[in-house]
Amino acid sequence: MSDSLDEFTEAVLSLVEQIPPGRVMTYGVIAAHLGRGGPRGVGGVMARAGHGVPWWRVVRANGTLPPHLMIDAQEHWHVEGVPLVRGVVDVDAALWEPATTRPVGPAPD
DNA sequence: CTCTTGACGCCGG
DNA sequence: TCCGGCGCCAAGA
Repeated sequence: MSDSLDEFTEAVLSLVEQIPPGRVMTYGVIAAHLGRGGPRGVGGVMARAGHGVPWWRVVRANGTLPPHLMIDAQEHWHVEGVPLVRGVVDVDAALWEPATTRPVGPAPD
């Protein structure tokens, strides 16, 4: 494919695509798992190439998003059944982490 | 190479 | 609760 994307961009988008419906990840958590970039770096990638990924599953640490995105995001959240609190994502409950070396074990969910 | 901006996060007042 | 400041990293001018 158009491998015009940098490794950092690939890592971010790849991780975002792995987020299951009904769950979300924060910029900080994603950056922490990547081990680099930082929350600002992740946000930059999303704004630049986050069009082909479930961007609505990526929210701020407070479970909110910019106004213009909140509109569409709320639709997806409602459809996917994301735990909401007062209209915003309940990060404390919806936060999801990528399954690491876990062929079998206590489902964190 | 420097400065500014941004889909961020945390802390203090 | 709202507002400002600082740190963080990446991209554009």
